[in-house]
Amino acid sequence: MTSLPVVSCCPPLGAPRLSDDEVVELERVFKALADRHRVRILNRLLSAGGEAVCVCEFEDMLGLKQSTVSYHLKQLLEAGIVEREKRGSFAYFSLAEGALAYVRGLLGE
Amino acid sequence: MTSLPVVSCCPPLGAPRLSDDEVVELERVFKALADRHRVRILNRLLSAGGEAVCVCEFEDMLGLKQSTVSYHLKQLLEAGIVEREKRGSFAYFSLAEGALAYVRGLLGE
DNA sequence: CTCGGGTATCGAGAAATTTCGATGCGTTGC
DNA sequence: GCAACGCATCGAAATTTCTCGATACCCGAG
Repeated sequence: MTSLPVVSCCPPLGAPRLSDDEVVELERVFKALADRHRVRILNRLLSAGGEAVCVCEFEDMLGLKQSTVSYHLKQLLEAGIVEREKRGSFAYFSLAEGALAYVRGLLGE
Repeated sequence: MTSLPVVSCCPPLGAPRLSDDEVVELERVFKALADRHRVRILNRLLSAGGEAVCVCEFEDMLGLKQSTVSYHLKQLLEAGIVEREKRGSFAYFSLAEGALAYVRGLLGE
């Protein structure tokens, strides 16, 4: 899967008329947010204030199996909303710089 | 289906810790946006500058059957993003006041 | 190098979403 | 009244997403 230039600007929803590519890009980003477990993950990352959070913590928090947590993190990763960092054999995740601001930008103003 | 208090404030993604209800509400709103046809509908409504748009126009624009268009409009309606208005036997849709600002509010700041 | 723990990926089943045709409902016009 | 039109709703089929167990991968410890 292609990694997204998250902070690159902006096919905003309010543009005169969106191209097919822009529509698909918007769909992609919103799809990544459209799941309760992923919303919880983002909430956790936001309240971490930019600190990276270990995968094992999400596993406890969500009550899902490890492979399922990995699946959700991949969704967020491929949407460019989240970044992965390895520390030893552990994986830590954090919000991508400006990712949420980017999404806000998509929604107009 | 319950109609949503769209403009009522705000279980923001960045809140210390979201309740179950807040998580589900966020999921609901993002799910409503997470489809290319619905993105196009919103784009059309936004470029209409607050004017209501007839259902028949979406039918042409999306290249979908009438019942499918109706389905997508219902998704947006139930998420509180869009409003319906009858004019004779026609149905017109427009953006709900402040709906997109509300979604932006969910995303932090 | 080998072992063990933490993650990622794969394949398959379960669940949710999307699509359409058929049908029903309400309004317009005859 | 009746016929035609626009839209909503109702199944049912097709597609997509989510979930899990099994397995592969990678890294640090010994």
